[in-house]
Amino acid sequence: MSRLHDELANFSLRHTEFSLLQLIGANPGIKQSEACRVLEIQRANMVPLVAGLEDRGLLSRKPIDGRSQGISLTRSGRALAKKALAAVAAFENGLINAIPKHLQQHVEPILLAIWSGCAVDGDVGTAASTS
Amino acid sequence: MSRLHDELANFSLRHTEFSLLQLIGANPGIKQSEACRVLEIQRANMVPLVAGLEDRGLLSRKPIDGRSQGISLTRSGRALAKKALAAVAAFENGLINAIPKHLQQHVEPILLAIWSGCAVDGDVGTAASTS
DNA sequence: TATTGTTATACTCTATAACTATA
DNA sequence: TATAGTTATAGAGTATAACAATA
Repeated sequence: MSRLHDELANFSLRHTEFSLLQLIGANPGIKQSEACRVLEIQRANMVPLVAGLEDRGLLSRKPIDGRSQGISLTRSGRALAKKALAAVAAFENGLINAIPKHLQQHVEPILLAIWSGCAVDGDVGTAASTS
Repeated sequence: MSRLHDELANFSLRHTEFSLLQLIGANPGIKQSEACRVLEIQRANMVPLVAGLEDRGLLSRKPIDGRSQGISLTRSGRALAKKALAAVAAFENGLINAIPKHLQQHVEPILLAIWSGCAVDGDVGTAASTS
């Protein structure tokens, strides 16, 4: 987590901001409240998060109805989200490559087994595709 | 991490406090500054940590020389450290048991490979036995 | 001069309560 | 009445700077 934090710092992103950008990128127009539920972030904490990314020109808000607002990535938001995702993917590949070849195939099944064991109560799912 | 946090909350311990208790238990009389280096905690942040555990009667301090103090677990500190460790071990066993039997043997080699890949720069080691 | 413990301080993350306005 | 967004606030976790006492 510490090294991932450093990777994201290269893009001036905290890990929560990264997650939010990826979620919005995969779900343009998503409501703040939906993003809160998916990422398990309190509504109150989403406000400065979205405001910060908006101030940086990475996302924009458009009213859906009188109380809801849909958030989408701007052009530069999409560009940053793409670059950051590539960096995170490279980081993860580095981790995988540190594992002996014959064990690499077992990583995903093991992680999925632990994950499903953990998700007994809350259950979040893959979080990327919220229709 | 979230579930482990909840496990430790049953003993009114934060995960940093748990780690410190285990470290002291394995290294009675360790200096605060040594504990800081092993656990990678700032000296300034160790002060309220140790004070809190001392106020709860879990550890005691004895002067080594004019400026250093050795910290050790009290009787109740050892008892709590033991119970908390058992709970954490049980928690970890639960995670392992969620993994299909034929994959369980690969978990430790995979984790060690990732760990040694991560420890390229800082390197902390097992942190339990600091001679 | 370097180390140990300490104080003060600040920033981030997270959590709760309460408010406004809308559905 | 429930929901969406907001504000204020409080508690942890963590970081730096500075200080006194000691090695």
